[in-house]
Amino acid sequence: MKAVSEIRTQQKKETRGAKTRHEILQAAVHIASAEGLEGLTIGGLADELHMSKSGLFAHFGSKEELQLAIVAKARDIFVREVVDPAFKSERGLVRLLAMLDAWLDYVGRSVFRGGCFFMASAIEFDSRPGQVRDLIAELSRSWLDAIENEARYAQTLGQLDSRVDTAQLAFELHALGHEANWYYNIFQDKRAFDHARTGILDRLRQGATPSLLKLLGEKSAARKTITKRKTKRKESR
Amino acid sequence: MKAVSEIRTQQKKETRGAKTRHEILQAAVHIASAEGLEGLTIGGLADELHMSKSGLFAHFGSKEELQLAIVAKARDIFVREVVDPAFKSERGLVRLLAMLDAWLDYVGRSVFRGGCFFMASAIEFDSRPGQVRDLIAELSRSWLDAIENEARYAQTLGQLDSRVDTAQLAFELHALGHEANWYYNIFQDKRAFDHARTGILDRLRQGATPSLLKLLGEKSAARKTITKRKTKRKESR
DNA sequence: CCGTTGACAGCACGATCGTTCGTGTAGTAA
DNA sequence: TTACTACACGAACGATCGTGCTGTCAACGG
Repeated sequence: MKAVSEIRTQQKKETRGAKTRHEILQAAVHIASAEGLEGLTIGGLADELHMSKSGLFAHFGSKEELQLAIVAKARDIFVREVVDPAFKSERGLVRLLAMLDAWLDYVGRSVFRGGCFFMASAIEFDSRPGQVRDLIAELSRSWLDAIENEARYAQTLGQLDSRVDTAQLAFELHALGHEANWYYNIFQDKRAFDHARTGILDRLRQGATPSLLKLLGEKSAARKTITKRKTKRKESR
Repeated sequence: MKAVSEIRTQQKKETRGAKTRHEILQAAVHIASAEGLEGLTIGGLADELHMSKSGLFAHFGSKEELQLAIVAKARDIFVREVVDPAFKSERGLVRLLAMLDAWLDYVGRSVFRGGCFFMASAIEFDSRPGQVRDLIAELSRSWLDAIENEARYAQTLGQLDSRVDTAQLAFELHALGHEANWYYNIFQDKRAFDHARTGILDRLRQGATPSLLKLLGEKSAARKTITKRKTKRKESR
């Protein structure tokens, strides 16, 4: 069991413990997304990683600490998989679309076994006061705000009618993303994403300025390709 | 041949045990909506009802049976609180609006402690195969279909443009309801319902025929009152 | 080369999990 | 009365929960 990697681990200072910790969280985050943060068990997690309960437990001081670490890890993954790619697009409408697209893509690729981690854990903890709930609420708020902010920025660029209520728009776009996650995971039906993408483009077209319409012209051409692709594997998974 | 009296007494006997069973489920359904169907504990439930674990357990034969009974009970409540009231309205656009309104109202009144029972349990069980999951999926499908059916009926009445994709419309309306539930429960913010109602009316206006616009004229007048009322207690709960 | 330290295992704890079983009791049927 | 049934209870099962305490072994600084 004690691997050859002993030599390699000398490279970094805090390696051994931190590496294990990362491995624990990597596994934990996926189990938690499927079984829930409360349903996740320290014993079960230890078994999956071929370690002892106590050895694993020592890395965190309590189950709540473990849960907080898991949520933080999930945020990192979300940032890596959704936020970072989308933020490579130029600001404004283009980035807003990229964000929503990356979000749907992350749900569709099942980056987490149980669908979008934050939707699941938000619902699990919404009537369970404590630090975990607060952290989840904060992160959920951030994502919602990020959507609204980008919509507002698109307004300053003249891509979106300035009379559009961006809070309302963000609510609706976010709703479509959530519904896609819910629909896909309970019905195992990829058409969820077609519906969501259709709805998103529709929402944006409503607040269109000429400048936006030009942008959407390109985008809807791109969308047709996507829709066609999805239609082929309609019943999958 | 069984005598009539025998049947009657049998019914009476059923009534006694059945009454307890109903009381159990009544309490169980609320706990489950907050703690989850898996988080619900037979011992805890028994304590709350001041009965013994074994006495309670005897009414079901396993935890899964209890969970199935809870879901069925939740459906009954949903029908009583949402479906029945809405189905008093005349068919078509009016009933569709009544359904969505009753749904939002049921969420806002916290008929279940943990928000909409079916959204929570769908997400809890979506990666947990078994009878419970199947039942939840079936009931979720029913509600979604009911929305779509009513939209289609509104088309036959000429209230909704016949070119509207009713599956898409149902997806979006359902998404707004779900988002309201999610938003309200994680942020404790009643503005969720304003956003949802605004979105719903907007969605319907998009597919409007002259006949629909006439109907919406009345409805949006009614809505202003609601919105004003809600605004006053914006920060509540 | 020795001593300190950090990462883990082993073991055990009290509590609680779902479940089983034998028993008591109240109410009905004969 | 007697016999039977529906219903609820208490005790106990093995398993597993989260959480401590103690020991061990490898790595590292002096």
